[in-house]
Amino acid sequence: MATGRTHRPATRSRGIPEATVARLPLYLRALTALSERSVPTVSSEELAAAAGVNSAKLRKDFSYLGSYGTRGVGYDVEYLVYQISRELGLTQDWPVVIVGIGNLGAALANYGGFASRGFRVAALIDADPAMAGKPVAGIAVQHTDELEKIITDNGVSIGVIATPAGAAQQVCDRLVAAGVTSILNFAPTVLTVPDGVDVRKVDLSIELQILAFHEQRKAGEDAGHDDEDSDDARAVAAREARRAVREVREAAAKAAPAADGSTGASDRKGPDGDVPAVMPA
Amino acid sequence: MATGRTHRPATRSRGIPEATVARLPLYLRALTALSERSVPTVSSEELAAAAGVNSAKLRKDFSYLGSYGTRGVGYDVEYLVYQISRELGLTQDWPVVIVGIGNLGAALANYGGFASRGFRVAALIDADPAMAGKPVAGIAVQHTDELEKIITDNGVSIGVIATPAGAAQQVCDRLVAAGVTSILNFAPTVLTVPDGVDVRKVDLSIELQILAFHEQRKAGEDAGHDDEDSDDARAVAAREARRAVREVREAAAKAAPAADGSTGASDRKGPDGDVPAVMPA
DNA sequence: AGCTGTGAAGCACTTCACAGCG
DNA sequence: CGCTGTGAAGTGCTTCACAGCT
Repeated sequence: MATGRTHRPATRSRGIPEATVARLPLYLRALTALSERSVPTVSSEELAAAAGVNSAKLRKDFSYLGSYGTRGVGYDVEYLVYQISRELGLTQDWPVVIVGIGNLGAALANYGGFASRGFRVAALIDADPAMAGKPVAGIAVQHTDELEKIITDNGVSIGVIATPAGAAQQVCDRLVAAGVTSILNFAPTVLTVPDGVDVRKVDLSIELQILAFHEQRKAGEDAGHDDEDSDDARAVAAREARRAVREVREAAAKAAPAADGSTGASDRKGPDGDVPAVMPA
Repeated sequence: MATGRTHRPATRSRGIPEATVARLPLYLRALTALSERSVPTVSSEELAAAAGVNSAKLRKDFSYLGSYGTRGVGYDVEYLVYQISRELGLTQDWPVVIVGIGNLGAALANYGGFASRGFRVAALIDADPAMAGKPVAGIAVQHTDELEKIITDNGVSIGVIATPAGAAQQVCDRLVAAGVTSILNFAPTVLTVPDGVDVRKVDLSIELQILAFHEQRKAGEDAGHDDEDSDDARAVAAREARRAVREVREAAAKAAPAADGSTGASDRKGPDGDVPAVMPA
């Protein structure tokens, strides 16, 4: 999930399961909230509820960090906050740069959650010369030319890419060449990085598409076919459809002479592609 | 992963593995790019490379949809685009509302990827009366009072929450009551929803924290201890540390009389909490 | 008596490797 | 002969259920 390609082949990275790491920030947030309300201890049950997971999972997760609870009582909130922060590496502060100060980049720069957990926005970088010097979230935007110098001078190892898709790989390459080893990518592209560099991707439209899938399925349940096992029904239907499908396809192949770019729509309207040409059912 | 709590207990939702569904949008994007370059067919190997996965996984994923390839040749790009779009429910268009038009909400409204794949921004909603009527991304912002009416009139079933954390649950409840059954949540809170409602969460600071964890680990590898199995070493260390840890903790418990809110920092600086109070090592 | 910590069982996804079709 | 489609093996995560502290 992390590295764009050739992700470390299960080498030395044992220790804490990736799935657990992904939940630690969740626990941390819940614990911080409890801490602010001066709650001294929590049971796995309570904390799990606050974090939106089940308690067995939470206890298992914590067991990878060590035995930080007290049997018969629960977990000391303050202490656990510290332990998780330390495990996540949030007791040091990480300078990050944000590249691409469009709508999204600005939103990120203004996002309180960054500053609040060991992250410090070291610089905002944009390719547009007109942006240079403008303050966003109280920080003056710098031009891309300065990228390498900024990385080096500030010892930045984490970069956030919020550029259009077309610029992302190039920015990524420059970040990596300058010494960045972790990248959070908001551009809708697959980034290729050398071994040892981590990439995490956040993709707004993908999340929506996944929701649409489930939404569609819900609608289908209420409407058409009644209660039969949609399990096998689905598989069978798919298999049965192959023949028919192949026929349709051949017909379509003859009818549609392979789209060329001449629809005149491939301008520059956004980071994403256009509406896919859809074939007739 | 989806529902905030009590996620459907493996009822009727068999058919396509969730992991596969999550990758379909990725394939779709890669295919769309190929389609725009008028590439007629791809092999699983090529497409997998473009999508950043391995080819066996891709073929397995496609096998859940049916047999849409041609042995010895590969997949017909246009045809596959259509099939995946259909499977994801993108051949119909989904009206969505975005609630909370701050920096992030505006960024989302302007995001090209929404409109480009079957999603249509039906309305932008904000609680600030001063925002009402202002155009963002060409759409006039409406006040929260109108929420229920907007949902109903437009037949909206997908909602995006980009409000501060404090308002999220309340907004969520109203959306659900009005008929929304899928929610994309950008606020850093765990949302509780009734059964049958899907929630997906995108959390910027969590992604960064996960990166920080790996980053820290990289640094640790180069520096301190040499090549020994950090696998067992870690477990042993953790276990050994328990005694010591417990002592420290008791000492700390006596020293620090449980934090109250009096650090004067819990103002209203962002949607997230503040820096967690950290105990001495 | 209560709640944590954890082996063991169960489940889901990934990867392998090859039969089978075009 | 090449590439898909897929059983079977492998891996990692989740859930169960209870032993063991406090």
